Amino acid sequence: MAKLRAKITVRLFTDEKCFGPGVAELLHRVDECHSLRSAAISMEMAYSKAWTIIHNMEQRLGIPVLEVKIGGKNGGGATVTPEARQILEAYERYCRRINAYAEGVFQEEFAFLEK
Amino acid sequence: MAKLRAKITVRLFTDEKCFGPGVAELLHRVDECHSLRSAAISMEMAYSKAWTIIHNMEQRLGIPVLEVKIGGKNGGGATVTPEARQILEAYERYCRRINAYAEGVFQEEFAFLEK
DNA sequence: AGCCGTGATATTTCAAATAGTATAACCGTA
DNA sequence: TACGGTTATACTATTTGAAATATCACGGCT
Repeated sequence: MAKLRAKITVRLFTDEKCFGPGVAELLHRVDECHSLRSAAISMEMAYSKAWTIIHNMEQRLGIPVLEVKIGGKNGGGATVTPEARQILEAYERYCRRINAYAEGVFQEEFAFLEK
Repeated sequence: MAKLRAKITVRLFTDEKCFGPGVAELLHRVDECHSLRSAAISMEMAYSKAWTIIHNMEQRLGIPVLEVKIGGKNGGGATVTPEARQILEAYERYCRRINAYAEGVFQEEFAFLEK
């Protein structure tokens, strides 16, 4: 049988989905670019979509995710708030630990495929 | 901040996705109904979609998933092959173990939210 | 022979997600 | 004052995926 592998997706919910791999990467890039627009472009995402994602997250979490400046030097920019960064980092640690654990379990549970 | 919880989705891949929560539930119900059509209906899924899912899984895994009888008593029916059942059960054990582990980790990593 | 409930497919219709476009406000800088 | 690059938001178009529909084959049952 064809070689099998597992992928694990972690999403955070309040009532509705508010955090997943997409947001995580987007926030990462905002950190690097200091701008939501360039972050979106760098991952080939429409700015309007990026903004909506962030907007939803803020609504659903009830915390500010981006600190924003409109106009001025470089036209403005955005940075990740400490509250949001804390969630982002917790999310990433959480994912890493789960994936690390899952790797071994996969070997155990799907060992029979090697026969 | 709003109460947060995590959902974990496990999918199996060869080259393409070939197994996830949807297939798992579908196979479960085939077990109960002894028919792909009634299984699909019981979970409010179109038969055509159910069939496509199974078909893809068979192509991508390279194993028969359903043993099928057309015509005859009750019009025919379908049962899950032993190979597919083995994967189904491994998948479910795998998911259970990951979710069990993840619960504790979630408490640890997101403890700061309780402050 | 005709009906019924099943599986096997292809085709068509519809809905939802995504992408793209447009416009306005903002404010350093030239 | 005009420009450039940003955020904010609404609106439209496109693409994707799911759902519904339409045939056909099969084989016990009546």
